Amino acid sequence: MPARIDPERRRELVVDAAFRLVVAEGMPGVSLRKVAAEAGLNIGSVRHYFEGHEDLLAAAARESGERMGRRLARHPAEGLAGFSGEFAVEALRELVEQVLPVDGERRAEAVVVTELILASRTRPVFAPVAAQMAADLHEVLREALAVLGHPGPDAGARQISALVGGLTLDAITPHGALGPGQVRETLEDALRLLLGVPRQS
Amino acid sequence: MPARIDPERRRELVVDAAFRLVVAEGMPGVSLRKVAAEAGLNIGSVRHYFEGHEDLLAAAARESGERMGRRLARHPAEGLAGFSGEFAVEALRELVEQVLPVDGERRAEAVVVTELILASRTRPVFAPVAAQMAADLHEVLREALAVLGHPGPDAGARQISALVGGLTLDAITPHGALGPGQVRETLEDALRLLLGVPRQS
DNA sequence: CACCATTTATCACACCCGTGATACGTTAAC
DNA sequence: GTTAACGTATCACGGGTGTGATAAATGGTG
Repeated sequence: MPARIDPERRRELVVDAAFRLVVAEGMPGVSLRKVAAEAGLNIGSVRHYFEGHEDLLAAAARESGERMGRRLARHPAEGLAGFSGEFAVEALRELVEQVLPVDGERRAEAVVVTELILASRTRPVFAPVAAQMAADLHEVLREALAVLGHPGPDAGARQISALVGGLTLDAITPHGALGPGQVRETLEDALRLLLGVPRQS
Repeated sequence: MPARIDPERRRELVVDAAFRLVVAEGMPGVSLRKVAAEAGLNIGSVRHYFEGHEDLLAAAARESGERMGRRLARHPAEGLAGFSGEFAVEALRELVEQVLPVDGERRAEAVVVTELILASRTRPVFAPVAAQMAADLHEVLREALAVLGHPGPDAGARQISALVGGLTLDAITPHGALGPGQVRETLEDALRLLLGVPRQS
């Protein structure tokens, strides 16, 4: 059966299985045996591509961070140049929604990222990735606000970052009360306030 | 040795030990054996006061929710009546800071609450408490904004709720970049925007 | 075909977990 | 003093985990 498999593909397949487990059972649900079962592999195979448990988690964290980086890079801050008023709000909203759980795919990624961030509090493996993701988000937001001519883009970026974290936490949790619609709405309200663009009535 | 112990005191002692473990190792670190050791008791004693693992977690969650409720009840919304401008911002800030990790005690409680909320995504035991806490916070904020004459207190409360969640998540995590000072500052900025009170320069 | 490296598959070990059952000592009431 | 309830302390079981070591099977290469 060892049909000259591409090791990178295999690793991706395993990491994806780990993601599914995080979504389904949370970070503690990610065990080597469960990951192997979820990926349709034997535990021996998984351990052939990953040194051990810690290594797998580190790889998954790295992948998660890269996905978030890719999402953020998709809408570079320079693209916001020249926008103002209603258009600025809309453009900024689209940027921020890249990392909010407004659809299935983004929801799954948001779950993984949030579990990772909280776990980074007690598991050193996750700390670097968590810090990098926070820094990346802050930087993108800061640049975007600067391009839009916002005074104090640093403080503004901190506000939006906090809002993103809170909205995500509320949306992925079964408080239930916060669906994608209300997430969008709350985000838009905050951005309007921040950019000084009154709501269109 | 069974010197007629007050069962309630014992249960509190055990739950406190569970809290310390959540802070130190996260939710998965709360095992019966570790809790017993942390409380300075034998596992048999712990199991004498709690049906089992699930029961202990439920009790801890309940206690956590009640503590948050007490914190919120300490500054009732009616106390904000008549405030406006700078005073309104200050009063609202004090209220919200009750549930933010701005000192050691509140930080520990915030850690427990956040771990609980995220865990509620996959553990039904926590769901009711998590939902209740979110509802309580929203209600207090809504009333406060209503008393302060804010138009759309519901939407405003959602914004502050999200901000609280995000600030907490960032502050208890070793992103490090967000100390109590910046938490206060970011909160104040957001409240000023929300209440329409420009920053005193 | 034979050979070797890669891949897959198992086994065994030690550890931690929750839980049921049970024994032991202490305390209070009768 | 006797008795019953309470609190404490252990034992054993089954299950899950990470990990080390090792065997088996396969595919390409010489």
